[in-house]
Amino acid sequence: MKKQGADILKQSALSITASRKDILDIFLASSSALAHQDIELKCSDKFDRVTIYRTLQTFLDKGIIHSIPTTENAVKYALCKDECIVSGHHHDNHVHFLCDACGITICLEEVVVPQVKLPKGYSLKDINMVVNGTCKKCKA
Amino acid sequence: MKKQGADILKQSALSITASRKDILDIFLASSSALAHQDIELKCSDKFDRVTIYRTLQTFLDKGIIHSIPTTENAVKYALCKDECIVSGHHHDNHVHFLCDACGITICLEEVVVPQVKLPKGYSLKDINMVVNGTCKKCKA
DNA sequence: GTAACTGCAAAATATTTGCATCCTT
DNA sequence: AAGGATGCAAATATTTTGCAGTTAC
Repeated sequence: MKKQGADILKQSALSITASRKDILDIFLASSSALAHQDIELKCSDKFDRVTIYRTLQTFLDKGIIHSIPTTENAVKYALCKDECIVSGHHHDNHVHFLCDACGITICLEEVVVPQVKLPKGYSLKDINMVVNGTCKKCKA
Repeated sequence: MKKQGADILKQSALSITASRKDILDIFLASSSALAHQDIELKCSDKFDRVTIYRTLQTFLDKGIIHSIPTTENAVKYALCKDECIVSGHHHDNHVHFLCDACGITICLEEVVVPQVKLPKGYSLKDINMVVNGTCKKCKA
């Protein structure tokens, strides 16, 4: 059986409410990362804008979703994989892809972020890699 | 002699105005990347907020600065190196570092972004790599 | 002198907060 | 029943746009 929003909420010990379920289901049904506004549109005014803000923040706090900073000043969100929520600390080690043509942002789960060596004195905690280019569909 | 804001403006064929000079000089004097708000504060109300928006946009268009998306929803800007402005297309190939402790964002010019192999069908144009951790100064 | 740049006002948009009410457990 | 979540209103912050006056060349 397919994973449902409700399952994720149980796992994270969050109370199960309509908005949380719906928003998670939207993420589960989407193959790409979503901006706040995308979610708002997909909810078709079912929930208050403020509720969406708070819900996304809750999901971030619980490690259910991660944020992907894009150059265009728009942060997008995507579901984390299960392994990602280990010990309350994120383990997103995949590359994100941002299509310049259609604007879609997707997680390339199969592409692992390469390690880098930092100059002396810097400690590394997390690496974020966003690749720009043209996606499969937009390729001429 | 040290490079001045005015020199950069000449190079980019932009007219030399007080706000552009001052903002460039702020970048030249700063060792870290700056958010819109940082610049506003450093200008100490000398220029209108709107002018700063427009000036930053102009610099982005001309390839004088590049934007660095950070996870905290705040885009920061930093000067590009000369080699970066080749043929109107950016060539930022260095890693950016974001300190979790003090929030500073800096360009690690000496750390080159490693290449990655994308899945079939994706074309690569640009890679953006932001590393989180603790910077030299904040290291306990 | 002319085109481009700036400041001001205002609109449009985005985000946060407080509080009363409703829902989940 | 109690604590948490939601919706609404409103405060705050951010970004964009239009226009008239000013400045750079």
